Amino acid sequence: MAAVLQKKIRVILADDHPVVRDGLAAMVNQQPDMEVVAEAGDGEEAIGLYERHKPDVMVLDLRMPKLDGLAVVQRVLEINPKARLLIMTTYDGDEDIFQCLSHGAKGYLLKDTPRQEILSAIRAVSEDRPYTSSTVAAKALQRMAKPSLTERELDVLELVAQGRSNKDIARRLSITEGTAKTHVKSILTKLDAISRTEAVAVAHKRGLIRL
Amino acid sequence: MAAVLQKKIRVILADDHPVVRDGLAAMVNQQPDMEVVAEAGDGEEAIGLYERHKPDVMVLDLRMPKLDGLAVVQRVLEINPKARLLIMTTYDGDEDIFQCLSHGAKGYLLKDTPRQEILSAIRAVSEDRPYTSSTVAAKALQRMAKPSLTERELDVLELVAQGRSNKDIARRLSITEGTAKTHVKSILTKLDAISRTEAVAVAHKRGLIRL
DNA sequence: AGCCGCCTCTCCCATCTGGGGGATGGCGGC
DNA sequence: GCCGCCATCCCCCAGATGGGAGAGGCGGCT
Repeated sequence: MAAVLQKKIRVILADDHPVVRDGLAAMVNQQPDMEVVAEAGDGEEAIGLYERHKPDVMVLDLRMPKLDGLAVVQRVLEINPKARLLIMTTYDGDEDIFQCLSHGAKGYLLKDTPRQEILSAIRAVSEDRPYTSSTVAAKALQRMAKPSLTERELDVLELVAQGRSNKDIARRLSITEGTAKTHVKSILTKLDAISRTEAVAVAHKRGLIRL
Repeated sequence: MAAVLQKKIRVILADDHPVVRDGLAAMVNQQPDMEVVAEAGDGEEAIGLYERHKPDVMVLDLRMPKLDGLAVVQRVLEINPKARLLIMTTYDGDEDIFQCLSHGAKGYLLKDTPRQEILSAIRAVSEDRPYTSSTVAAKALQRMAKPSLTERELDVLELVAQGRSNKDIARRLSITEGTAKTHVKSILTKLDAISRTEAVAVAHKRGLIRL
């Protein structure tokens, strides 16, 4: 019990739900070895607070107003490549997980994770050790075996998901209907779907698109 | 400051995210006029705890394991038609809102609601006064103007959302492909969509289907 | 009993969609 | 430079989809 002299782990929380921030803050501040130094309600705020406080760990929600969690990961790591970022979200699509981890987030947690595990994750990340549950890690690995969509295909996919016809998609992207069809066909192949509606279902499950 | 003698508002929290429960519990227990008497992590537990504790207010998440929030609303109100239930969720589709309120929930909150408003809502509901933000109320009203889907149409819609073909849907529901098409057509009409994929997009936005 | 909504099935037909090819120019990496 | 990936465009064609209209049976509500 001697060394409370040790520096506490300084944590920033970024989540657009006040309730979640409160819950996390309460949990963290109850621990003798960590403390919350700031809270952000959106992505821009998170970046600003990161620069101001240079915390040991920042816990990030994926879906936030203004700038989403992935964008925050990218920006913060540009500023400080050693930043320790822990994603905490409800979304378990393999694309989200893969993107965050491959862009340098140190951990990825789901919001239904038990208290103790959340705290363990924060401690692990603060020591620069990656933290990922086996389920989440498995998804990231799954994702690696799957073909990626190109930028253009993602543009098309988004419109497909809105229920647009090929003709409509072509008009909006200023390309031929034939070209739109080509993109759609390649999306179907990559997502291993038979119809556009199935493609949307698959894409949604994987976290390729946000509705 | 005299009367702390007044009975506190007894609250049960039901949410499958430990973090959210913690956050709410912390908020509620800090108030002099309310206290958390139990917490549930899924729908079944929520019903059991309701019967055991008969709280003044139960705060319910919509999407929970085993039994979702709407089902809990229905069961609890069968047990005690005067139960005071407050929905607290991230889903703002008009169907969810409409269903919960029309089944007798006293309030509907979104998780990004500020602390103070959450507490006001709990107080309002505890006094049997309905609580609904104007945005949420507006959606419930919007929904009333829209045609409802029949049971069968919802069955079909779910399969459509999974990307099934008419033929496949027919097989799974043991009906003719023609009948499946008829249902799909009527879904398209009711949802004001041109294609099945658009229908899925609309249905998802409205909260008619869960992916 | 009579009416109405729902589920079921049927037929027709224009259009969209998806699968199979193939071809071009551009752009970046090796 | 050459290669590979990407975006763009093109062809053909079978099958799925969506729009329109009708009709019988069944259960609930009046």
